[in-house]
Amino acid sequence: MENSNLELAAAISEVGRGYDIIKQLQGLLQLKSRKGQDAVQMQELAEPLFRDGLQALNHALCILKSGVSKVEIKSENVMIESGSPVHSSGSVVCYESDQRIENGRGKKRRVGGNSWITNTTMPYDDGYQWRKYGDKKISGTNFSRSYFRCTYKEEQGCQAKKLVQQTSDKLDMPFFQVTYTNKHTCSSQKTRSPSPIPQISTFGSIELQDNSINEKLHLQESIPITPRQLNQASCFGDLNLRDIIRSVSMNERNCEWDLDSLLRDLVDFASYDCPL
DNA sequence: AGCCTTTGACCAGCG
DNA sequence: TCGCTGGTCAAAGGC
Repeated sequence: MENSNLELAAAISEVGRGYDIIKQLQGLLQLKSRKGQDAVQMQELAEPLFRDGLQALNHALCILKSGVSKVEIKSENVMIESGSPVHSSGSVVCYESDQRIENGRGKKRRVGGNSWITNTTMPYDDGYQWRKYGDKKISGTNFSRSYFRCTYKEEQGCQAKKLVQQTSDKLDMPFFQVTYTNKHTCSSQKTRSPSPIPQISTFGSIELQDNSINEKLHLQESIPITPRQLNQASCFGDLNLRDIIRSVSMNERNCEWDLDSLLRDLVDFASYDCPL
């Protein structure tokens, strides 16, 4: 009972943080419309806010649906088992120690350190710089698995790793499972240069860039959908909060973003009674 | 020149 | 113990 109260307090705190960040974004966008800030400047300012806001809301969902107060589970030698997550927040699945992940042939994989999994329509920009160190065709699947480690592993000893596995090739919405292992201990967040060509780890910034880049990367415009639809989908593990922002930023780019309706939709999203 | 991805080889865990 | 598989290493080449 005491734990529930603590978890609720933690969730409220995270939602409050998300609210504050959205208000900052609102101010930023109003500034943009008044002063005509250019897209690159806008992107640089908005990206960290988007990221922090998503993180706060993801944490809150994780807490509310599971009772676990942190997305990251502290443990050594985490084992992950498909189908038995401790909980799911729609976009984030958290695992405790002694869990395993199973491949298509029944083999179980041990993952060292703190691990958590997100499902996404693209291996989005998480604000960190990654270096790809491997790529493996996984038996029983049609897709290869890509292995990334933090760019600052040598310099700063950061042990963070990321594993990207495409799980669906639906033309309108390819789907990826992203497994993170170990927390970042480096200070790499948002230190990349504002290159117009996104790297593999920077898909999340594509929305504000030109269409030709999207075409080169075979990325597709997401269909604008309401937060209610998104939350329903999120509850069934089909979409995540980042997709909301993606959808929102698409509309914003097309000059269709109405701040009042966005805030109304976010309130609607937050109050929707998830069937799970 | 430096950093990146690609890719084949190697190693360790698991059945 | 052995074979299969996933995870990592490191050389090579590209940008």
